[in-house]
This record gives sequence, structure tokens and C-alpha cells, in this order.
Amino acid sequence: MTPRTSAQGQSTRTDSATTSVEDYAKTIYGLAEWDDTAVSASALAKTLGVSNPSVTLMVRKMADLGLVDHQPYAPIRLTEQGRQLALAMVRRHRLLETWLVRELGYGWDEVHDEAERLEHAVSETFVDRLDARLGHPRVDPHGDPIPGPDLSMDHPDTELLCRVPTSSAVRLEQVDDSVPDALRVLAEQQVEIGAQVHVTASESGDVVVARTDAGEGIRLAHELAHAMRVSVVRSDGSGASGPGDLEN
Amino acid sequence: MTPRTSAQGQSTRTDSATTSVEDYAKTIYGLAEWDDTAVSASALAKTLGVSNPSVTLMVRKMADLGLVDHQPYAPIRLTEQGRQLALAMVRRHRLLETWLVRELGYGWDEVHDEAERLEHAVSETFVDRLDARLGHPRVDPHGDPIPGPDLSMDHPDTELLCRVPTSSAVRLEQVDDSVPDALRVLAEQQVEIGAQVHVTASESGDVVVARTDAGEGIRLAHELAHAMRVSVVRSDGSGASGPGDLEN
DNA sequence: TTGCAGTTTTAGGTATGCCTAAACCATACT
DNA sequence: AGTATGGTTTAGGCATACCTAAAACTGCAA
Ligand SMILES: [Mn+2]
Ligand SMILES: [Mn+2]
Ligand SMILES: [Mn+2]
Ligand SMILES: [Mn+2]
Repeated sequence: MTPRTSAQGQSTRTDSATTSVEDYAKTIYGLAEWDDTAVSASALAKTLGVSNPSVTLMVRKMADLGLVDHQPYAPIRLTEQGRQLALAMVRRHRLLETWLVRELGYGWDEVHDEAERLEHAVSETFVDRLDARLGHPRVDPHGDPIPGPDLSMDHPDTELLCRVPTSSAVRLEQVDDSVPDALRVLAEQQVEIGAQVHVTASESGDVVVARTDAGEGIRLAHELAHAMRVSVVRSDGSGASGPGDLEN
Repeated sequence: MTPRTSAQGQSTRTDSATTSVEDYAKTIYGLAEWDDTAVSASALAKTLGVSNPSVTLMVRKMADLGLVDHQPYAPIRLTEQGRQLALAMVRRHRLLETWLVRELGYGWDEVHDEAERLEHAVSETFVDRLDARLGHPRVDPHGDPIPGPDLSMDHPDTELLCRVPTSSAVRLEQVDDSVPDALRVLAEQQVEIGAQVHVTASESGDVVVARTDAGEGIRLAHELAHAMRVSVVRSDGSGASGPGDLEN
């Protein structure tokens, strides 16, 4: 449980890392952060909102910089150096989000875009001082672990809510911060990170969840349930492994 | 004294304002903020650290955007729209500096570069929330006035320290935040904004200043005295209008 | 008044990062 | 095996924001 990933070596943010390079590295990392999928050029393109050829070019450049391993038509993988750059960016992003929520009165559905820009503008010094001011938080407002100064972090193993079997008791651990609809629904229903809920039923790919205390059922579109990760508290063995993951 | 400049009209940060455009507008404004000089292309180029031709091109572009008035070989002037963009950037910059000093433990000589990058990355919402959190400060750590949400500000009329007549009593009002040497010297000597000092002598373009309480004299290279602005408390009429301003 | 020095603009070129359209390759299916 | 499909790369361009070198202008000074 919660294997401790670690990355030694020092801050890899060389000057050759432009904003774009930083975003690519972070996105490559993010696409395989929870499930260890191979990262394809088109997935990258879709996530980054650029065309496929743009990705090809950028990946070539990042290979030259030693940030990714890539041969034609093969999946894209970060080198150790690239992974460190990505983790440094993840650290920035999550610390900034934590600060925006804790001290600037932002809602957890508002912070992602702001952090997305700020993460490229702050200095290493800034990040360290912010980290200290916040008391070295280990988790961001969305339940995502924050890498420490040495880029190590606790990496909980959680499951997508939409893949959990029906009639399980689960605890909400993480919500994808780039899906504001999911964040807003949860805020409206006052379900927070750490809340324990019951997966009661699912129809047509949607997931219905009940709060343990109040019996109210909340219907989550599959798309939203796909943006939430949970840890299973009790798996009611009644079988029926939930809705198949009818991916996109 | 302290005439209240004001600018109505709303936030002018259209999407067409790139980081470069923002910096140009801010710099054009800054070059004439205290003395109402005509802004030349070469002054802009020197301040921005770019070549003269780059300035010509950018100024043309900003004229197309309606941010500056400019005809060939004439000085460069901001339009009302350009002035509002500039003031919006000044507001960001000075609020960010204030925050960095007050809440993140930065020294006043460290904040300029950080703010210089952050000012382009924060949203209007961010600025307003930061402003509220800081209690709507009207002056930044270097003594520079902070434009309000409506972009109006108190604009003190101060003089360059290097142009004050010898044997005057003056109060330190502002220090150019982009001259860290000046900031460090003052920090070392524990002279803060608002401190009252005595201009005792000047030789070879340098300026010597004594703290009113402790009699210690501080020699400031002309370059540093040029980065400080003061208000004259008592002008000892003994004449001799100080060192001529042997500009560059 | 003419010339010259310094400033400003034009001309031509580089680097980054994106695009569309067309060629290419690997794989999966008949 | 043969071919269709779709993901990937190449080819050719565009926009921004710089640069140096050369031409053009201004304004002051002999
Ligand atoms: Mn985020
Ligand atoms: Mn987050
Ligand atoms: Mn500053
Ligand atoms: Mn300042």
C-alpha cells in the first residue's frame, strides 16, 4: 500500500525546459500516473489540445534533450531526467493549488487553470518557501499526493470509481482536478475527500452512490465517475463487477 | 501634493496582450512615470534588453492594437487604452511584490524578478483576491504606489536623491526596485522607506547621506543615489544645488 | 547651408511552436 | 496472405518575437 516512489538526483529544470516542454513532460507523466499505460502520441495530442504532428515534433525535440525515449511508431516514455522534470512540475502545480484553496479562498474547482499557468512562472526558491509556509503538505485539495523537495511521494493505489463493483463501501480519495464538473457536483453534494460512500447501483454506465450517513443517492454520469478514484473499504462479494469500463 | 491620477474604463487586458506587449506597455509607462520625459525607441530597447529594430516592430504592432500613438521618428506615447494596460500590469507587479515580502519572507531586493514573471501568469480574479487578502495596500515594499482596482493611485511627487541640494533634510520615499544593489545597501544600513536622512556632502558625483539619529555617514555611488527618490523636509538654503546630474 | 553623427526604420534571417494535407507504417480482419 | 483502418510521421506553412546589417532620416554644428 502506498508504495513510496522516489527520485534522487537534483532539480532538473534546466533552462532548455520551455513552458511547452514542461507541459509535455507533466502530461506524459500524468497519463500514466495511476494506471501504467503506454503513452501514445495521439493521447498526448488530445490531452494537450494540439495536433498529432505537433506532438511528433516536440517529442523528437525532447528526445534530443534527453527527456524521453522514443523511436518511430513506438510508445513515448520519460527518461529518468524527464521523470524528474515532470515530478518537479507536479510538485509546483499541487503546491500552488493547495495555496490557492487554503489562503486565497479559491474553490477546488477553480484552482487548476490558475495553477496551470503559475507553475511555469515561479522560481525554485518560491516553491520551497511556499512549501514551508503551507507546512509541507503531502496531499493537494483534490487528494493527489505532492512530491517532496526530493521529488519522492506517497502514491496511494486507488481505483476508478466507475470500475468498482456494485454494493461496495468505498472512501473517496482523489478527484481529477481537470474535470470541474466532477468537482462541482461533489461540492454541491458536500462530499469531500475522505468521505465514505456506498456504491448502490449503476445503470447505463452511470454510477449511483449513496452517502453513508445521509441516505441520499447521487447519480454520477459515467464520465464523472471516471474522474474519481476511491479506495475500497468493503467489497460486498455479491459479484457483478460493476459496469464494464465502456471507455471513450 | 500627491495628485490623484485616475483612469476610468475597465480592465483592458484583452487577449491580444501577449507577455511581450504587456512588458512593452509597462516599460513605456515606467520610463515616464516620475519625470514626464518623451520615450524614445532606444531607451525602450535598452530597458527591455532588446535591439532597436525589435522595438520598431513591436511599437508598430502596438499601434495597430491601439495601445500606442506613434509616427515614424517621433517619440512613443501610450494611448488611454495602453495606459490602462500598463497600469493594470503595474498593479499586478506591485501587489505581487507586497505579497512576496509580507507573506513569503522575501527580502525587498529579491522580489522584483519573481514578480516580473508572475505578473503575466495571474488572472484578474487572482489579483483582486490577493489585493483583498493584503488589505488593499496603497504602497509596495519599495515605496511605489499601487493602483487600485479602478487603476487610480496616489502619485507622490518626489525627487531623485542625486538631484537634491547639499545639506537638505529629506525623507526616503522610493527606491527603484530593479536596482538590487541600492536595495541591499539600504537594507545593510537599516535605512527603510520613510527614514529621515541628511544629505551632508557629495564628491565626484557620489552622494553622502547621514541618518538623523545615528551620525554615521553613508556614501552612495551616483548610480545608486539615482535609484532613490526622496521628499525634501528642509532645504538648507546654503545654495550649491548638489551634484549636477551627470547622466549617461 | 551643408555635412555628419546618431537615431530610427527597412531588409533579410533565426528559433519556437503551432497548423493542415499528404505520405507512411503496423496491425487487425477477412 | 491481402487489404482496409487508423495511428504516426513528413512536407510545407504561419505567427510571434527576436537578431544583424544596411538604408534612411533628423537635427545639430561647422
Ligand atoms: Mn490541477
Ligand atoms: Mn490537483
Ligand atoms: Mn518591481
Ligand atoms: Mn516595487
